[in-house]
Amino acid sequence: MSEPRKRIFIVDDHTLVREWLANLLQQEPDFEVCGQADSAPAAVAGMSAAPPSIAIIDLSLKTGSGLDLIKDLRRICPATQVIVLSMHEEIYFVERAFRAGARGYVTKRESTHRIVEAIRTVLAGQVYANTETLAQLTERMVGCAPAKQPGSVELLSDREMEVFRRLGDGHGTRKIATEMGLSMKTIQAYSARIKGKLGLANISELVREAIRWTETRR
Amino acid sequence: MSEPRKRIFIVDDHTLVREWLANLLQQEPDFEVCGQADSAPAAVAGMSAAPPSIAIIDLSLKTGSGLDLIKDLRRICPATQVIVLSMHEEIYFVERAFRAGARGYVTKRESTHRIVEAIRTVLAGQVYANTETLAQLTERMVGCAPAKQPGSVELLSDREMEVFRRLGDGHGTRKIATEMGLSMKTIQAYSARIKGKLGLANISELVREAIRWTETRR
DNA sequence: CGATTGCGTAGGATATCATCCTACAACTTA
DNA sequence: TAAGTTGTAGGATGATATCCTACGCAATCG
Repeated sequence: MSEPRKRIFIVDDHTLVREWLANLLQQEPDFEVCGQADSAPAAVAGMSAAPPSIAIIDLSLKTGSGLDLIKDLRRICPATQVIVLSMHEEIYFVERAFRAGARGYVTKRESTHRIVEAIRTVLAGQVYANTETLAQLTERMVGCAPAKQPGSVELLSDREMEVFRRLGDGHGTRKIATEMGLSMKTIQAYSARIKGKLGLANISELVREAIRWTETRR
Repeated sequence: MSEPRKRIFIVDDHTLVREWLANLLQQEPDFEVCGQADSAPAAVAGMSAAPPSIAIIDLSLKTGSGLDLIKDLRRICPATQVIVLSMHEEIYFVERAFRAGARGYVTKRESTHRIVEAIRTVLAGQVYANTETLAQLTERMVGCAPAKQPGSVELLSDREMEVFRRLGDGHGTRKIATEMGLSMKTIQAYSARIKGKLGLANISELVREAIRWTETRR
């Protein structure tokens, strides 16, 4: 009698990706696709009864957030290891995925055998991502030392938070400076510190993050 | 001697999708995948020598614009029929695709057999899209006074839309210019026009709107 | 059919910003 | 008490944003 097959669950809202993945993985003798879902709720429903070994999750779900799904899964079925399959290559997304608890990250631009590779690597207890990505990640960790809850909005001081909020309202540096009765330089200094704390590379990312944050609490 | 197989060319920057499609189509006895590309220039290069019967094109290419590619193809190989395979379900994109000269539109959310269906339909000389989409399209043609309200993304030209979308992905001016192979000045000019059409005061607001727009359709 | 308008593309000049450094006092915390 | 955090900001120097202008081409309007 052989080893039981490793059970894999697929979450992606592109039917074609699911179909192809399922097909591909089913061909591996030791893998078994035990379910699929196209939304976060459906994924939780499908996995909580019988947790799979691996969950392959797309970050950009139409219904619900892939990141939140990952966090939820860590609670619901801690034994399940998550591999992210995303269309985003920006380190920004990779970092968030890993922080949320993913163990692997593969891009849709990469060849499919990468997924199989990722699954085997993660099953073997290691994390997986392509070399450049790993290097980039390492670099940012080296860059900032603090190991508290890095990248969290909680780290921001009151003033920084204030600026962050206003950025999320779509205001520019000058406007914020005026509103708060401070020098632009001060706002810029805050922006720099916020970027540091949240691990963002430039203003574009800062603004995007601020807007997202603002949007999600409304 | 049997009929020659219908030659199909695939353009998508997600390797995963290309592999899947190629595999799927190759299994049809009368289809033959004659080439693939992950960017607009590569697609033109690959198709101009020996025009295929069908080109399957993703709208959101990283390098170059899918819409432009369709327009170019109409000139370069008029005999080739274009089917769009997009992740966008919004009618804006569908409409633009058909106007650019596409004959079919399939979403990545739809099941894979739809593509085969689309190819056969288009080869038979008809246009293809799912029923709801066709109905929506019809409706806007019928409601001939297309309530193009000021301040709506519908006002944006194809290029402007492209820039808007990329802004919503959090990309900056320089990056977008590079991706689209244009001068920064051009992107700035587009940004200015978009701001005008949408009634936005400055880049901060533009970016916020673009991100919101992007977020809400995911 | 000429005139006007929209679109894609981009250069120039200037005003504004973003970034990188540095600084410093008040306060917190190890 | 030395070291780190926070609030505040100046200087220098790239990088961007804004405002204008322009030009070919295609479509649409009289």
